[in-house]
Amino acid sequence: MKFITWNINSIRARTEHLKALLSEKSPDVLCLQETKVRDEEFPVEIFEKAGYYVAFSGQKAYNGVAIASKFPFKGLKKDLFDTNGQKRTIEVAIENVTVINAYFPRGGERGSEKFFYKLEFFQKMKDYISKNHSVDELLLLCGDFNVARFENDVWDPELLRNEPGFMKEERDALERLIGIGLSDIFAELNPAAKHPFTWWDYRGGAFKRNHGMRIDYILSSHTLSEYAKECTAEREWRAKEKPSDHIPLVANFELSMI
DNA sequence: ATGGTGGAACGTCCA
Repeated sequence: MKFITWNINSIRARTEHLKALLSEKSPDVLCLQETKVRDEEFPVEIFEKAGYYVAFSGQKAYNGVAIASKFPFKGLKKDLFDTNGQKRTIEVAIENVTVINAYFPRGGERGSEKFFYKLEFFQKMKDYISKNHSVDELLLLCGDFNVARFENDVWDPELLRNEPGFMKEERDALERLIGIGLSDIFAELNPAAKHPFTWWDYRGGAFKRNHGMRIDYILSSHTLSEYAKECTAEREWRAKEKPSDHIPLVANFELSMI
């Protein structure tokens, strides 16, 4: 099973990139974040033409998540827990695999309302999974977590120590979530990768300077991570014309769905 | 503390 997660930063602004990703990479499952489109305007036809089923939960201008799959969904849930009306979570079952796709809040400076909203979101996700699932199931939690895990996951740990995305409180929240029995597939399979970033700010020539962060993850339950063979961050997608500020993260599992 | 760029939607928020 080939699995991709990508913060597309507007599905309508990235239509051509999306089509190219589907045809070139041909993932079995694709999770998207920041689709930024209402459900009634979601471009279902792109997926149908490419041979995918698709489920989505969006809103006007901000947030929005979607999951596309070559296999039909056996279950579908939106808004897994209270997020003040923001469309940030969606879950499907594909055969015997549960896929949770989430767009975690970016947060804000320490002590701000957004900072606490972000920390609460991590706690709620952890509680939701503990209550509704088990890490003994085949479970994938993926998306844009807006937190870098290790020092090697940011371009300048000292400079960013008190910035959103690398504060101790945020990293602790991510670690607690992973600690329920999930495995950070990219880190597990690429222990020697130097600065394996998944996001670069549009501002200040950040990509050219390689001022990035690893904030997108594919987390799998221990039962599923046994099958993980390969995980790659597709950096060239940030160098394209009109790119998203995030790149696709690809994971291959030696597991056939049918 | 501010500014840098991009998307949505058309003034200003969000990232």
